[in-house]
Amino acid sequence: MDKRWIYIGDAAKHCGEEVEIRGWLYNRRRKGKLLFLLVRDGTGIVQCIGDEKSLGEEEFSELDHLPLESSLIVKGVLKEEKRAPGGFEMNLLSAKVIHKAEEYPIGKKEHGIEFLMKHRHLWIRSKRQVAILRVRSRVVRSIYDFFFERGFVLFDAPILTPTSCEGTTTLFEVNYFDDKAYLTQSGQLYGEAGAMALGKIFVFGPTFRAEKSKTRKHLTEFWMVEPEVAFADLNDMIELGESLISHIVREVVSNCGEELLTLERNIDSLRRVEPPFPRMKYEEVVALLQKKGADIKWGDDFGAPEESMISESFDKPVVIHRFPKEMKAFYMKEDPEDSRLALGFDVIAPEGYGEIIGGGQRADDLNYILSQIEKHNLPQEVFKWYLDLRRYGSVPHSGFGLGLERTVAWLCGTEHIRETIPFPRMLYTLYP
RNA sequence: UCCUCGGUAGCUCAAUGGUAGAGCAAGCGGCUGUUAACCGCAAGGUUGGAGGUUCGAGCCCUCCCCGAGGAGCCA
Repeated sequence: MDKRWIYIGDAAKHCGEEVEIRGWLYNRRRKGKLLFLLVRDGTGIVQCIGDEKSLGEEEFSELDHLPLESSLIVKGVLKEEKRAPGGFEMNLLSAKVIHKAEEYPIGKKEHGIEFLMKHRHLWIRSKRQVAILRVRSRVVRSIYDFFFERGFVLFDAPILTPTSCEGTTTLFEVNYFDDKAYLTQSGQLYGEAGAMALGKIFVFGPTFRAEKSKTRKHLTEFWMVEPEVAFADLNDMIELGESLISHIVREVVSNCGEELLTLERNIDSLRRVEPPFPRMKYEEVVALLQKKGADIKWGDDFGAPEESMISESFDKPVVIHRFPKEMKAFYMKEDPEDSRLALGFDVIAPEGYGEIIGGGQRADDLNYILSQIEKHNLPQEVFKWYLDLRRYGSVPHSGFGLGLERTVAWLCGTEHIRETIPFPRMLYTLYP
């Protein structure tokens, strides 16, 4: 594209030049015969100054009454200006209104969350939401970079599936011609087939869970990246998970400085995130929690308060591994050194943002899996294709899933996960 | 699904059982360096819905609807 107009994000490169900017009116103020327009274009906000003399009485008056979020094309000379928000300012030569907006519902003062969620399609224009969505985009990019640089192959798992992956969680059911289908709640089983075909793969896409969860950490539609590696063991996966998280954090810290500033995110705590992370066996965590006074015993899962207690004890993400078998899915490999345990691991994010990774080594023995399917009361027929993977060249293999939105929530320091995806889907929230 | 809190002007919130009010936005006017600008004027209401108690209900009672926070489950 030619340079018919510039983006505010590139303002520094065009200081002193006469340029054109295309965007929307973010805010305006008037001081007598001086007009201050804040124009945003998605890459930033620039203050434009017009006076009645150079704009003419008619244009000045039109701009003075222009509703917020009207679209416009402004032309003028860019200069550095300490008094202007963003550090740059444009002396207006002309301002052409493309569309005069109706009265904009989102005002400059605070709004309640119900109102904002109903106007999510407009809310995403505000400064803070733009920053979060830019961080999300950078996190996604850093995930692709990480796996492609390491020779992984992107392997797309289906979204419509004949059945559940784990059987326990609630599924969204959809009509599939004369049959029923379900929205995927994990690409993992398909990822395992991919790893047997391509060696090391990653699945990256949306997943769906019809859980009636109503917390700041849950969405019914969320994105997950799930690597799966043939011949890798639990330890390899923990190391891969540590590297992935560290890579994401480094990329965000070095490329999203402006956004993190807007979000008032403390960057020092993010800079500390380098491998190795603290690692604890499940039983060690139970002992730690008991010492801290939690009412928990071997065999219990960690609830939200326990998770917070764990993350408060460290200033990095924490790896917890070797959980009781009963707590984990049927496809987990048993610990050869302790048959009560499964070779699974979780990574708990710092500052109470919860579990961001869950994974482990997969069971590779056909008879063991068959016994686990029976134990978990799952229908064997639907796993027929999956069991084939243990019939034709079964190998040790491992993988994990990293939740995108929880990771973004942690990096941005957001109060609630609903702000980390453009249009969140939650219990009772399907609009807009 | 359970527990707790809430629903009053377009928005954010006030209002001992006794005349429904403020700030912001929108409208009009003033101001040549504003920073969620400021100042002035005027306007804005079926108090979520249905029923009940009372001389009198935004407020008390019953049911319903909607939302938020938390729990369990999970990424």
